[in-house]
Amino acid sequence: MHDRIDGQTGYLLVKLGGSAGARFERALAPLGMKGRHVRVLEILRNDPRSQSELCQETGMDRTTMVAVIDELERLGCVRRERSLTDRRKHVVSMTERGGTALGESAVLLTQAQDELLAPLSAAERDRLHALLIRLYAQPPDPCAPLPPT
Amino acid sequence: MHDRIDGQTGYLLVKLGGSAGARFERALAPLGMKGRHVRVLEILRNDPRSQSELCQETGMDRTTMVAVIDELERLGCVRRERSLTDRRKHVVSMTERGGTALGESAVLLTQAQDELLAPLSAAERDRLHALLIRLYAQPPDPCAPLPPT
DNA sequence: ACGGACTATCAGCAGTACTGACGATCAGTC
DNA sequence: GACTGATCGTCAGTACTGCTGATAGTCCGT
Repeated sequence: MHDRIDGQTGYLLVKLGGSAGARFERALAPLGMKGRHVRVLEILRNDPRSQSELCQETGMDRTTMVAVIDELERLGCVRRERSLTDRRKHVVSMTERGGTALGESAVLLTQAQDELLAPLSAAERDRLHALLIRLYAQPPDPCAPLPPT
Repeated sequence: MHDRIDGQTGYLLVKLGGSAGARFERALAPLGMKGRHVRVLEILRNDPRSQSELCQETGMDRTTMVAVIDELERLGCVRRERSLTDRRKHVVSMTERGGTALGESAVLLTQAQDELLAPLSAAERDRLHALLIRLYAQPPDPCAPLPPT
């Protein structure tokens, strides 16, 4: 009965993750951003960071990060300046415009999430959240080629 | 508190889906297959299909399907023959070797899934499964550019 | 002052999924 | 039977993605 991969928990996770991801990307489209941009902005919300720090915290590749910062800069959400203390580094800081964009993205994403979770009651959502947290906390196995961010 | 995207249910779903997908792909590597090959084999388990039927049922692109069938044929898991009733079609049918490969893949995938769900008790897994099913049953919104298979 | 390490950047590569075009075949119409 | 339009599988070329490797600039310890 349960030997078909289709319909198994793991498969459902993959499928739902994929469609959820697509949903979020679509939700952000009006801002001209993708998920990674938001994630970077979120990190920058409080303190500026160097690009390599951003890479570490997001798991993104350094070359990808260059492009993401480029785009955020072009949107006026972020400023890139040479560090005064270490002139190798670029200090990336969020602009005011970046802050409002981050706020807008939060609205859009929350809305998309609500659509996604629509079939569940509030209590069920909490239960789901708790279960996912448990899974997420699991130490990922060592040689895992993580999916691109 | 909950306004950070990080740690929200939707985000967790995306992240877990991604790492679960990677896990499954890795699990199938010893067979020289990816998830899509297994999915095709699974459909062929009972009855042969034409390639376009396989496309319909999997959502894969027709050109991608050509490659997948090519690879499955090269592995000896599948046979491609001109249909006698409609000579435009290729009837794709699973070989015996394909059957055993499908069995092996089921073992590997189940194992990977067990690792993935390790942090949860059996009861919790059932609850998670039930919740995911509810979400999965949700009619996907109309203009959804579904993620590649 | 010098060798080694780190930072950001760029060009080029590999993988993926798709678009468009094509030959072969079918079904329906005249 | 010939013609038209549609379908099936295939392939070449395109667009996009994320990464590898190389490079210039900069720092730090000796």
